Amino acid sequence: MREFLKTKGFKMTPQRERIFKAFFGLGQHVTVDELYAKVRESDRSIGYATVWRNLKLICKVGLAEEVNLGDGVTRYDRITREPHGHLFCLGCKKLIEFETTEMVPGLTAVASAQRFKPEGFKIEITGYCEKCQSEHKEAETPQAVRW
Amino acid sequence: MREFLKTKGFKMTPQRERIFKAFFGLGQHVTVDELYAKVRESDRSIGYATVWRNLKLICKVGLAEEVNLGDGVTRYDRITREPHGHLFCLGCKKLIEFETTEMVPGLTAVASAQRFKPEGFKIEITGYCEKCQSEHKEAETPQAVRW
DNA sequence: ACAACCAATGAAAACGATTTTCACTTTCAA
DNA sequence: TTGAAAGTGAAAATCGTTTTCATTGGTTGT
Ligand SMILES: [Mn+2]
Ligand SMILES: [Mn+2]
Ligand SMILES: [Zn+2]
Ligand SMILES: [Zn+2]
Repeated sequence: MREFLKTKGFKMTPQRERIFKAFFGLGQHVTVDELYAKVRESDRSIGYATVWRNLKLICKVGLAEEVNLGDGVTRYDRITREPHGHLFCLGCKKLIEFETTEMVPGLTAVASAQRFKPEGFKIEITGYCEKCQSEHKEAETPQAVRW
Repeated sequence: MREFLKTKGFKMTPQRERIFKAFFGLGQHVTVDELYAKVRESDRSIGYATVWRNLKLICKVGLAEEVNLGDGVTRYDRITREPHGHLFCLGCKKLIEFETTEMVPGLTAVASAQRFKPEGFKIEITGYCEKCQSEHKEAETPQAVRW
């Protein structure tokens, strides 16, 4: 880990080590607040900005990526061997992952058809998980209107 | 328009009419600031909050939806007859749309396999458009490392 | 071991888009 | 016409994110 960072041009510090370990110890889709809370369990002196900066660093060195679900909070997701999409529950905010390996070639084709150089693909399904469906009132499907 | 809103339980006002007209007059992917600026061209007295609230209303009645690309600004996109995805240029922030009709059945299947009730699908490709590719320095592809 | 350089840290402040508050006005159904 | 409810505008509040700045400490070369 120290070696890896060195090759990328970054230093190792005690705080950084704690933060990295805690990040990979937590599951997927970690928020700054969650990681900050976790790290503080073992070291009360680590600052929020340091956690934030190291989360950014983890992304910069290619070990994670930001996930934005539109709920105003950025999550940090470990990069997985296979690309995946997310089912995002609007009720409880739970995230379920699903494989998207077979969709990528199609998307790559779309991109190249536009001379677009893709850096990342995002496939998300928002809705309600099984648990939250009962509590969710059905909004009537609106028809497209024009005036 | 007035009738449509009435059936939804909302009132019509001069400001609302201007805002709705301006929204549908602008293209796709409108930001609050853009719409605010547009509306102010014809009426300097309309407030920012009113524009914002009406954009939310347009979504609530099912005529548009929020689009979050992770650049910190919410865009409002008219709902189209066919579902579509976005190519989002990280350089110039340009958005290119593409048809996703044929991907939806697959995603629906994924959702139902998880007993998940889908409300919306989001398919995005981030990267660099043709114009921005030259200016963009290539970041070396990082290999997944574990420690 | 020491020095020097510069990245990293922590607290606090700044930022900026979004959302709410509040006093006042307007719409619309009865 | 009139009252209740919804809508408006300015301003302030929110809140996650990002930056600033003084200080600490890791790394490298001597
Ligand atoms: Mn994930
Ligand atoms: Mn669109
Ligand atoms: Zn749920
Ligand atoms: Zn571009």
